[in-house]
Amino acid sequence: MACLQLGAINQRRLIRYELFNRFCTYSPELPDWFKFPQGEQSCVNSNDDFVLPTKLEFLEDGASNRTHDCRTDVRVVSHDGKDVNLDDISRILKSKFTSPEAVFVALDHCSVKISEGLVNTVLRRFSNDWVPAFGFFIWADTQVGYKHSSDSYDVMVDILGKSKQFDVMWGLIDEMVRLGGLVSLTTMTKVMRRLAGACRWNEAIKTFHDIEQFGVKKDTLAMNNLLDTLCKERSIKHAIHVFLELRNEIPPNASSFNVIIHGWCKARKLEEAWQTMKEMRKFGFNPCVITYTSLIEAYCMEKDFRMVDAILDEMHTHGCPPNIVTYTIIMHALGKAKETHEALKVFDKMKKDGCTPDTSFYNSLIYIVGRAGRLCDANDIYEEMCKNGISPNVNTYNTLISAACDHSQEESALKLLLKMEESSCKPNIKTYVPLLKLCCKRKWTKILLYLLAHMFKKDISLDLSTYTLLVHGLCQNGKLDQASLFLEEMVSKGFIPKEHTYNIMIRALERGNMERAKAKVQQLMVQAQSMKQSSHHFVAKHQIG
DNA sequence: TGAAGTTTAA
Repeated sequence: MACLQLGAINQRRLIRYELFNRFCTYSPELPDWFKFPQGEQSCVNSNDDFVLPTKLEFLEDGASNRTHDCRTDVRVVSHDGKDVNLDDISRILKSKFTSPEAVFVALDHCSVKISEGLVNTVLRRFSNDWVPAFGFFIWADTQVGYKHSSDSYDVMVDILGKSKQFDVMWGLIDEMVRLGGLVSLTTMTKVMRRLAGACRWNEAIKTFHDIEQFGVKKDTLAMNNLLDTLCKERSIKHAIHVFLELRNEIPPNASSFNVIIHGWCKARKLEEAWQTMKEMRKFGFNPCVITYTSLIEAYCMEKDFRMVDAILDEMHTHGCPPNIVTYTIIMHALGKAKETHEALKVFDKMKKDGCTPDTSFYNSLIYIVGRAGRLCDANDIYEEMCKNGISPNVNTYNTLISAACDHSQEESALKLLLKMEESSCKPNIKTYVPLLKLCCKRKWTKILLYLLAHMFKKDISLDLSTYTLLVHGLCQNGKLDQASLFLEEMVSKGFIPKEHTYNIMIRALERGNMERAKAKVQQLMVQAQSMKQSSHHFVAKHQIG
């Protein structure tokens, strides 16, 4: 059976190889400032991650070592000094598995020294790909001398919840309870958040009511987590219901009220927000900066800046001065409302209050200025914050990159990615989104593929919206082969393409009279629907521990 | 990600 599997993998490998070659030959408009490696060798010796990957990097698809040649062997040595085992395992996990069980089988012959760091990195890399993640997770636990930490369990629970594999997730939780000492409030909060995120609000609430069964205290903190989840996942209604119901059983604190007020504000129900604030006082809690700031944010959304000023006055008279968060919100809202000048005046007002800017404030400032097309100013602000000892973070770079992309400064956008590496700032998925969009728009296939490989190296896993972006973008530019490849890949990871995505793909294929490809896509959609149901019985069969 | 703010749309 193992042989059969390998045969299939090699065949896929071949198909991929052909496609990749075709992509490479027709990407005409590659900008000449972008340095490409001259031969395959040039990417081997470099400490610079910023070279195009070899062809083989994209072909690495299977568990087989038989096709290894000297070039693949070089890849096993990682540039960033990470455990070599990590790359080996990743390569195996990248094959398309239909169940965690198959992953388990594929890993069976490996003998690798497992560590918590390795586990967590693999989970991060495959955090949007629950089948390999879970197969690996179970396999790792069976390795001699290794037991998962409670943190790793929590990460796994979160991955399953994110991919809506709730049956599997509950199976894992049961296992954690059985093993003892593994379930914490963090675990159960993740469960509640993921349930609420999938619009299963009642199940989230039920989880809270049953929380003591899992050995977690049913206290104010746990309640606040539930309330916050319900508000953030857009159901203030459920939050209020729970709040009123639980009030006598569990004493609320000031945070409970702030969570609810914030919920009302986000839902733009200002009357109710003020009402809750009154009740907060009745309960003996004074509104604080957070309370007022939530309200200010709501008025900013309404662009009611006079009301914003009124609240600011009220804050001062109540001896509760605004802080950097408050000012950031106001400045950002003014900037978004195209009142750039007013926005910049906030800076002065802030200084008068003795409030010093922090990273988020500068990020916001960069965003506003960048949006107005003042990229040089954006750069100056970046320099200024560095000089003032406020260190830029991922969001700073993401904002700068996004602004550069929006204004067709692709060279500086890619250079910023380099700068991030230099300052060892770890990119996240949002770093790449504007760059990927740009590549689609400009038909830069090589750079696109390069970026995707780069993302993988940085343990960033593609999510539904990124796949959607790629399919849309590539269809728009007639790169239908690649678009369908990504569609296939997303389905294989258990994502169900949106109807809109499907329509775009089909229409594009029809325009190109590509009947065969169209049939393939239609079949893929059927497969996507049926994948939803499968693979649910794994945990029951495979006991961990 | 999580008691408030910063990257997000034709």
